[in-house]
Parts: sequence; C-alpha cells; structure tokens
Amino acid sequence: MPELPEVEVVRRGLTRWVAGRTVDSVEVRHPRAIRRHTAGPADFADRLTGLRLGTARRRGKYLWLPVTGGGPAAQTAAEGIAPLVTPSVTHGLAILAHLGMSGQLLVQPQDAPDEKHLRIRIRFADDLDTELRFVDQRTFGGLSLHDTVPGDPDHLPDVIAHIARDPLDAAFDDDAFHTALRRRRTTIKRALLDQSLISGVGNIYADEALWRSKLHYDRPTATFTRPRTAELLGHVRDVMNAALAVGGTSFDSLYVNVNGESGYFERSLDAYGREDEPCRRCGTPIRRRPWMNRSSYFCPRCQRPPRPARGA
DNA sequence: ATTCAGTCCTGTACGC
DNA sequence: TGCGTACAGGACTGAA
Repeated sequence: MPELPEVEVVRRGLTRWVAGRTVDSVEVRHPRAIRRHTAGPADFADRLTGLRLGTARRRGKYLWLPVTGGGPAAQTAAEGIAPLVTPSVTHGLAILAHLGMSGQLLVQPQDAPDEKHLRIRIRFADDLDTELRFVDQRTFGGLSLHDTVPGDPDHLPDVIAHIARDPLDAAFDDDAFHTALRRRRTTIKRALLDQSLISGVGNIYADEALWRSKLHYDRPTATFTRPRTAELLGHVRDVMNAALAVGGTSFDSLYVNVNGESGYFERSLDAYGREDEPCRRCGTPIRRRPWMNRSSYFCPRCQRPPRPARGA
C-alpha cells in the first residue's frame, strides 16, 4: 500500500518525467477515478487540456502538480509550436492525486498496451511519445483539479488544507504535535493515522513505528510525555527514511513506480504482517488483533497493553 | 468541537 | 469446481 515513502518516490518520478509538459488530451475511462472532481469527467478533461504541469509536490500521502497556462501561449504549445511567451502567471490551480490502496501513476510509451485497470490517460503536446497513466485496481484513489490556497508557496490545493504536515517536512512542528497529542482523548495508533494531526502514516508504518518504540497501539495519547513523543517521532522518521532509501532505487527508470517492487515490505518489516513469527527483539510470536476494521500487529512482550483506566 | 462507525472498491485466499 | 466470506484499508461523510 502506498504510504508516504512510496508516494515520495512517485513524486520524484513525476517531476522527472512530466513536469514542464503541456497537456494535449485527457481520457477519463472510469468516472470514479475523478469522483473528487465534482464537476465531472468532461469538465476535468476540458479544463486540464492546454495546461502546463509544474514541479510535483507532496504532503503526507497526497501528491499534486501545480499548473500554469491555459491561455493563448499554452494553446500555441498544444499545437506543437514553441510559445513566444512562456506562461508564468499561476492560475492558482493544481492537479491533486491520491493513490488510495492500489493506485499507480505510470509514464508509459503511447503505444504500450493499456493496463487492465487503466482509469485516466493524459497525453502531452510534445514529441516525447510518452503519456501519463493513472492505473488503479480498487479505485480508492483518483485525480482532481482544484484551486490552490492563495499565497501558499507550495500551491497547496484548497481541499487538502486540513491535512497536517508530514514528519519528513522540514516545517513539521514537533512541539505542536506533542501538545495536540496530549489534548486528544484518544489512543496512539488512532492519532498516528489521523491525517489532521500528522500525515503520511498508514497502518503499516504506524505498526512499525510503535514496535520500534515499544508502545502498545491502545496507549492513551494523554499519557505521552515529551520525551516519549520525541522518541516515537524519531522512529516514525527512521522507518520512513529506511523505506524511502530502498524504494527510491526504482525512480531512475522510465516507470514512475509505485507498488511493492522495492521488496522493502518483505525484507524489512518488523511487525506488520508477521503474525505468529518471532519478534526480532525478544522472539515472542507477533500477534494480530482486529482493530478498526483492519489489523494491528504487535509484540505482546515488548509492547505491553496500557493499564486499564480506573473506573472502567 | 471532537470522536468514531460506516462506506466505497476488487482481487486474492481460504473453508466447505 | 465453485461458492460464499473475510480481508486488504485511506479518507470522506454524517451522526453522536
């Protein structure tokens, strides 16, 4: 499942292979893949055509491409003629992407066979002979076009303004996170998955960071001390950086790769998916517990459950 | 305001 | 073999 490290790999690939290119045509093959674009598939395709893509950005698991143009200069470019004036004024628009559970953004030769779950195809007004494809088996992900937050240097799409910065963002505020954590009346894994508190952490990296921190997923956030929060954040960053280091090997290829090809999941996970396998610290079998319609993996010895609250 | 259950989707694995 | 069911699970929605 694409979480922050995988999405970052895609971001780099997008910047390398499609930034600076101008959209020539858009084909929406499955309306659900643009369901967040409420004006519908035709509007999405029409408005995207002629726009020039900027450098890909990321916050947590969200990706976006700020776009410029749409005016006469861009139309000239769409006809394959070099524009006299490069459009530089932002229209305050960005293409937002979320990969969901199974989404992939692929840069493919135009004559490559369609993938079985190809949802959106974007062709460009140049002679590079490659196109951008959104492929998504389960259609939890999608693309959409949005206004950006006025004055935001990263051209953040307005619809994700509520998403917190992620722990690899230089502007992530550790102290503010700790304060917000203490204020919540919830448990630590729920908090880690709350994208308005900290973004980019999904089920896999939550379990991994908790295992590294020797913390049980049901520990109340109100019990967190400043050092404990700092240690947890350190482990979140470590596990994400480790994944990024492995997953980052494939972005050099033509393919903007997304899922699992790094092998990271099979080799390096300590808790997630390891039910009944020995804990790499103490040898106790890892347990799986149903949790919020999914699973939590943990070591019952290293990660002791919290003492039940009095009066419970 | 905050918390949380329900919902969307499809391929795979598994028991009978 | 085929059928039904559980599971993978991010993020939005709406209710409490």
